[in-house]
Amino acid sequence: MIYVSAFRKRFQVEMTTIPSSSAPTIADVARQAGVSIATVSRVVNGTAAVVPETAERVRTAIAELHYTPHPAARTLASRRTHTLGLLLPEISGAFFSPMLKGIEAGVREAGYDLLIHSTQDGRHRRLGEHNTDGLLIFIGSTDNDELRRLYQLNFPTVLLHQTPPDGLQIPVIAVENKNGAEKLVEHLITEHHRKRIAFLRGQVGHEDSTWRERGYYDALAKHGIISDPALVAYGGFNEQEAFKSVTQWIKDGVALNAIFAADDESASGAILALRQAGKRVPQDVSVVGFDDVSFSRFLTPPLTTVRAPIEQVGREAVRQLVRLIRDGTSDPEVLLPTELVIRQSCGCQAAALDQSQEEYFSSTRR
Amino acid sequence: MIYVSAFRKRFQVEMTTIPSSSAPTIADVARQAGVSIATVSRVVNGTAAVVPETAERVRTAIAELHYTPHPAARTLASRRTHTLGLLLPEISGAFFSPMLKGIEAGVREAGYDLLIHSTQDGRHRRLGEHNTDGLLIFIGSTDNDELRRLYQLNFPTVLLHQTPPDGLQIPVIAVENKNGAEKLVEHLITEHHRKRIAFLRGQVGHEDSTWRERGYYDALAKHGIISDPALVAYGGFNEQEAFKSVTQWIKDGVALNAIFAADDESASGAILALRQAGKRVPQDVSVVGFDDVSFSRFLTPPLTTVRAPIEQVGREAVRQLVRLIRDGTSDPEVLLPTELVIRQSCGCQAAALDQSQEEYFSSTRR
DNA sequence: CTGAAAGCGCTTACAG
DNA sequence: CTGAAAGCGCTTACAG
Repeated sequence: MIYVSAFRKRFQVEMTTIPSSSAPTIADVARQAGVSIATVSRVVNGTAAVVPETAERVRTAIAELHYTPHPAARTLASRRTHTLGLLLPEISGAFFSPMLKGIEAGVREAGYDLLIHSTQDGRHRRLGEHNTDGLLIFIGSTDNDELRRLYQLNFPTVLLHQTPPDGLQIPVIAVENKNGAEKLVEHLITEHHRKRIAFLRGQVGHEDSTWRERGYYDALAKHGIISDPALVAYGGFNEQEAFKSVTQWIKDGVALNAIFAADDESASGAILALRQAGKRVPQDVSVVGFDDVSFSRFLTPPLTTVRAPIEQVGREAVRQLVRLIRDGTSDPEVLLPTELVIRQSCGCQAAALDQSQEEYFSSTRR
Repeated sequence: MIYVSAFRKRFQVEMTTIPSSSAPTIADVARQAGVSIATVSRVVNGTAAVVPETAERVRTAIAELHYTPHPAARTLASRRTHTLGLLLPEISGAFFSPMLKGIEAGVREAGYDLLIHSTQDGRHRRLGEHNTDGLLIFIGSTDNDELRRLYQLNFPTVLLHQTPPDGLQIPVIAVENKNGAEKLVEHLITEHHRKRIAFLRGQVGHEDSTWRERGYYDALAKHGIISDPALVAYGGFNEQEAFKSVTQWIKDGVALNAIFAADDESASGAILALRQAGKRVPQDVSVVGFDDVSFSRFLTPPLTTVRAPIEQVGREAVRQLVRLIRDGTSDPEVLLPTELVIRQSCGCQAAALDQSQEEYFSSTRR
């Protein structure tokens, strides 16, 4: 039910849609400039040389009539939509928000329009070769059959954070997960002498989670710590699942003195669960995450994590997609670097002002 | 510069774009079903009755050929794009993220596609009558001239958080700002006995800020507190500006024991500035915000604020726009209700677990 | 360098 | 209930 302030809902207007006087077409411009429509098309698109004076007349006519080419007509005639499609499982949230920002900016710079469809139903067909020139696909929004179909069609596609199914050479943009995770866990081991380090997984099959888990095992192995299956549970890349799993560990009396959550959302859930159970973070248990999402520096204590350049992933994905559309080439895989962000949830000391805040405000205080 | 892990950038493939075997058209379907293309069009669109057996033959042909109508051809012939456009000044961030989510969901349910353009240049023309059936416009992304042009064209448009310029009857969806602000400031006065309450404005001309400011004055007046111009400064709806203004107040020795920030972002900046200056929140100074954005419950202390149903604003805007497109009617103004969210930054006591967290996790713990 | 004309894939009066 | 045909507004060989 939608509530409407009674006192403001003063009146209800009928706004009848009168068919607007139709916009000028290429024929109108041609007539006004005294040339053929082919010539108008050529000066609009720069597809062939036109005598300067003629071109000037055309431009004047265009300006006078406020002519804008009709996209659908253009698309139908040229088979190009000038539109890029983005398919993702979820549109809001601290993770997708910056990615969307990077994508939108990249698309705009490249002169395309952006069509967005958010779905978890892999079998949808809302975005594809019929209405876009290329697709950006985030894990979880499209199934392998559709990916295969697009590939066989030779339709320009770029994957985000997801390796293509076997045999399909679709470029992928991701982030240095394993490396970052390894450094983070090593920090826990060498700086804070933690040995009972738990891991909170993301969704099954989510590659970011898989690689982060490998980094976790590698760091343990490197320091001679035997990994304990009891210390690995599901965090689901979300607060509530992480909360549940950590609460369960505590209830089961599992001994642990650190938790590496596969992302910052689950790290937040872990902190909440620990606090709820009367454990101190980081004194009793260190907690670290991954991504360095916007709220991470606000957590109590501020979260030690690994910064993933999410916005850049978006921009780079667009760059590769546009390359694929324009000249059919691309890098098969681009991994963007991650970086350790030490704050206090691992056990490190706070500066007078949290380091990231320091950084954040430095520009305004100089 | 884009960094690429050297060891992973194994090879660079040339993916040549071979023109894909063209998709089946309405003519292919007609041939296969032994009917005219007009009949195919009728069964696809349900625009006229077709004998059941014939319709069945057409449907079979469509299924066999995997036929999908070409959107551009449809648009050109029917003058309808089946696409809604969204214009906003900023695409990421805690505020726009849920709004986008609501809009995307609403658009999908209504069977439209969504074209997004983020810009602060009011004079852009990327989205309009040429490529959409209607526009959702957020304050700051489009100037009054363009609004006027769309209105004169009778082009379906809905405004978000912004009253139309004089004389233009464009529907607007917003939130109960004044009411919410008034209750919030009253809470500071009656529960926490604050009288030196400062206000941190948003951008000039931003109506959310203007209404919140009126609520602030009304609450003061109602309790016989004389408003002091020295207690009103610019917060810019962002952390950094708020940080600067609050720091300046402290430097100037302005006496205050509470700050009402016009949104949660600026509230966060205010808290940081106070802590930086050695003031305790809420013991020395209460801080409250507006919106109840995702990070607000994570602030230290958890932020007392007013919840604005941002996602619902998005859904409702789509609902009105679709109504406008379909039958030319709309409500001139829809105000969604806001609600006080008491946490600890005002001075109220914390429960064992913060109230909103309690709420948040209750479903998983029962 | 320029124009006449075909064609892109649909929808929609119009006639029957 | 169904089909033939015009038309939506462009692009792009083709000819000159």
